[in-house]
Amino acid sequence: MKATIYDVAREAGVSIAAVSQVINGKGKISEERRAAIFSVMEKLSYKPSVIAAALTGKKTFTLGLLVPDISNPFFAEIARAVEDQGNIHGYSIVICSTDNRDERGENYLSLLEQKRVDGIIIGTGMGGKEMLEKLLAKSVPIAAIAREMPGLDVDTVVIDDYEGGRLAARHLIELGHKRMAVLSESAKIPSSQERIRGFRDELAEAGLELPEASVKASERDLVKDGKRNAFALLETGERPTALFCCNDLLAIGALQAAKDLSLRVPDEVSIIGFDNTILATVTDPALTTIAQPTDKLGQLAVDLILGKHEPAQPGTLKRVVLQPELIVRQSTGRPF
Amino acid sequence: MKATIYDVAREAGVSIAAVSQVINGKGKISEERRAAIFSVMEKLSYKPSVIAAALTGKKTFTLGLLVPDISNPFFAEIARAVEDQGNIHGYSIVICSTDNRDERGENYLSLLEQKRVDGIIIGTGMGGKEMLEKLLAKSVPIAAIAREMPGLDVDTVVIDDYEGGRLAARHLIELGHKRMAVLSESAKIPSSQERIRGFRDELAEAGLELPEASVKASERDLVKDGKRNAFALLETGERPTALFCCNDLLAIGALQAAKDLSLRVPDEVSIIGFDNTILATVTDPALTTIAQPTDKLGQLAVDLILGKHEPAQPGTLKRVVLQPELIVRQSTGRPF
DNA sequence: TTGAAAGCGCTACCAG
DNA sequence: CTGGTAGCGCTTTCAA
Repeated sequence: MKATIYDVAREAGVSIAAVSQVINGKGKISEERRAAIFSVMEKLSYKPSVIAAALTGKKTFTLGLLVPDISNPFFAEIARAVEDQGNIHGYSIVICSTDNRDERGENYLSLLEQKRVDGIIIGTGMGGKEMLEKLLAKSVPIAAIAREMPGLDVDTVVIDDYEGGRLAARHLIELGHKRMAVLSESAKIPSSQERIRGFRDELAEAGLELPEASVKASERDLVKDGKRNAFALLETGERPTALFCCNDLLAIGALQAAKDLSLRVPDEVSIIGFDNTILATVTDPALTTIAQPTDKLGQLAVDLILGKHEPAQPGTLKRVVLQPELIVRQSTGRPF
Repeated sequence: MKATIYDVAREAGVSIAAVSQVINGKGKISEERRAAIFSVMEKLSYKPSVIAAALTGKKTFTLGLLVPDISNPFFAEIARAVEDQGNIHGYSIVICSTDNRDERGENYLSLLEQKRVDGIIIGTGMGGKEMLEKLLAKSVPIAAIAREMPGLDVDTVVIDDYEGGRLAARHLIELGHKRMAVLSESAKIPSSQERIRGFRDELAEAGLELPEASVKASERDLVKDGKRNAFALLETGERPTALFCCNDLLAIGALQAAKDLSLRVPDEVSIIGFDNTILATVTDPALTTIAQPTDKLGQLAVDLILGKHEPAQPGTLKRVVLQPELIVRQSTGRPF
């Protein structure tokens, strides 16, 4: 049904070796032969099998991408960036949503290994590192994106979360806020911790404090949990005048809580998010947020995996830290 | 570096055929041998190569998914559903964002063919059908999801767009609206046309009319174009009291336009979207919208491709139409 | 039950 | 330049 290299060879009256040469543009083939073979390939609409080529030691031209959930806009955007950059180099992307569950992650890793992907980009927490270490040992290229993989020797491209936290704090301080609180993701996530640390440090420099009780973590359904936590924070007598949310989903929850409490945003409470997903542009008021350059993140991750990054010094530049950016919209303002 | 079937065979003192039997649970192998082989596989942490297996005629356990843009929340949700259902059957999903560009679609199709995917799910418009027909001829299973592929003999799972349009109209009519307008996607998209047709028919039954001039199509950046078009519609003297938007992105544009014009939603203008993406829950006011059951769509598409659908009558039930559902939130209300 | 052997489609080495 | 050939890792007869 499908044409193989043999069909082409037969039809062109040459050996399969010749055809292979033509396909890969290697070896020496006379121009006429090459042209003849080309036209036969065309005629048979022959497409070399990536599978067969891969078996002989060549690449599979497939990359795996692990994220918590592809339906989360932030990761969808990352995926798009990874896809585009991969595509440039002829790679396809296999998506793997882990829901942050270790077993799902392990499963996918194992599957990807069996499929001999040329590299794996990880943007999700991985509980058990053994599997990863095994893969590394088998020299499957692995890169972390938008997530640190502490204790693992993998290429990494992240943003400066600490600085992101500081940016948020600085913006709020400049607006004149004194009493602030934080909505964070699961405390286990390193990037959340860093963001909070940055936020807190910046506050400290301004002589402000961020009590532990003012930091609330959400685990599962970020919008809903965020809303609940924001509610708790905003109900207190000495309510904060500004909320720093470790991602846009949480900020949306906060927005909803404020609304339920009939608190005007930003007049009565300022809210700042993180990630700058499409969601931030869609809320009302639109969210002030800290932007992650998703395109760049995706690009670099792919380049690192593909070893295209060509470090300035031929050392092992394995870590890229991008700078976050403050995007001011309408959800932040001067305190009441 | 990586264990092969030969390693296992040698280590276990059996032939590779025996190992293969064990892997596939076929043939007759004595219990002890089987157990022995299993333990060796374990010890060597041996994983059969999907690539090699595929070459011998077995499946690749990979499915391609074509969508306009994975970073569009609606398609991200579809992707997640497809991924989950595929996963259940051991399949991985390769994402392909076409941006609705025919050449990109063709490219991906060609790539997927070379990779011998076991099926392709298409959720995007495809200009040139030749490539698809070729694939079909080569008996690559293809299914359309959330999109009709007119003139092509492919399995299809869609929602009843016409009914979706009627639902929207009925809701608005029941609220008492008389003068309505529509924001649609590119007129070339069949599902948009159907939605409008349904909307218009329902209006007609209520003795209401929808003039052509009240239907505005947006092509590229849906939020922005939608905003612009909504602006134009709402500025007119006899402005409509309700806007039916063919997807949530457009509805968001409409919301923004209303805001810019200082029109209160839903008091002064009602807005209804389509798709029920996460975006609809996040706007303020939250969007009344027509829900597509993305989970079911994804599930069914995968099942169709995998031939797991087992039709009631062993005929060729190749077309599944799901029902849309009206989700009432806060963006619709009685006219002023 | 078990294993030898013939491919699957393609690459790469090597002799002509 | 060109083609024969030995694999790549696995499945599947077919004999033994």
